[in-house]
Amino acid sequence: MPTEPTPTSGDSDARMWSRLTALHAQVETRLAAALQRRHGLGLSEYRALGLLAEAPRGELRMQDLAAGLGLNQSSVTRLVARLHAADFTYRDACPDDKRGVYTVITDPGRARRQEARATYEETLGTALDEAAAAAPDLAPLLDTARRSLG
Amino acid sequence: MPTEPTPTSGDSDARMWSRLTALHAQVETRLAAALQRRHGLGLSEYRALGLLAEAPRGELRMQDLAAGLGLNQSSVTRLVARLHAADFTYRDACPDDKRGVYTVITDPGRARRQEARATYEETLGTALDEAAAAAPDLAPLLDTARRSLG
DNA sequence: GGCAAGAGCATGCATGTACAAGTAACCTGT
DNA sequence: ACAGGTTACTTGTACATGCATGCTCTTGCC
Repeated sequence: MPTEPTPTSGDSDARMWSRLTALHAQVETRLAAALQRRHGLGLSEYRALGLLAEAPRGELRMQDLAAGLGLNQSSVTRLVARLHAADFTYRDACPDDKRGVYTVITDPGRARRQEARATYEETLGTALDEAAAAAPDLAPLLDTARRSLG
Repeated sequence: MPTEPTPTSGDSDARMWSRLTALHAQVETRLAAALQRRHGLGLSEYRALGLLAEAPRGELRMQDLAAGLGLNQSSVTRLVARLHAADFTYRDACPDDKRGVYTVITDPGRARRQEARATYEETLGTALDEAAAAAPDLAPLLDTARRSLG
């Protein structure tokens, strides 16, 4: 028999993942460009502000930020340094664990996040819609995503 | 009326996209680690080899690689330099356009790609399954993706 | 034919991220 | 109470990528 008479499931998954990755990269690039141009925020910075703004007391520890962002701890150290330099956050010591560091969002931080949020959501919506229009086979996927994850 | 009585669709899209991004990052990280550890290949390098291997005559121009990978043209210059240094590709001049450069995959390149392919597809499959198991609300999404994009 | 505009790729520089090692604080067992 | 191991974060370093620019070649227009 031939080595591979029918496409393997791995092949199928790979093609699927390739499409998903392309979609993801395209949308993320557009989001990053819009946020950077209109608000001077990087994508990770915007998401960090979002996590902080929605956290109780507006504060999170480094590791919680890292987990929420899917980033390395060292990346978060430098990310927080950028936020701090822009006065969007300040660092606060953990009272009961002197190793810990809370990053607390400031009022300017909340304000900037609120401004950027409109851009983010609007850009995301149009990017998704345009992607679906350009590649109609993406439509059912986005539909399912919106219903099951929205 | 209150400012936002019901969640806006932008909000919903944002939550959905956040989940999708987390899934994507998680799976890509696992793929990258597996390819790097077991075959000494980066993710972009693996995908470039895949594009080249499936292209007619096993060759592509820089800009076609860039488009297929979703990367910058300058990134592709350096990516191809890495592939070339590993003898996975060689550079060939474009006969009818002396500005153009073809990147051609070599036999070692094809061989390495074939080896890595098994790792890639296996890792991808298990990563997707585990993600679905860890977060059951991801299951319908993956199901739709596999059916409509596989 | 020659010149300006543009295409295709390379290079300098900046940035964001990961990995590894370092430092300080906490915890556990004895 | 203290020694060794662990946790939380920071810092040094390396690298892949993007943007702006430069160089070579092509194309179109006069």
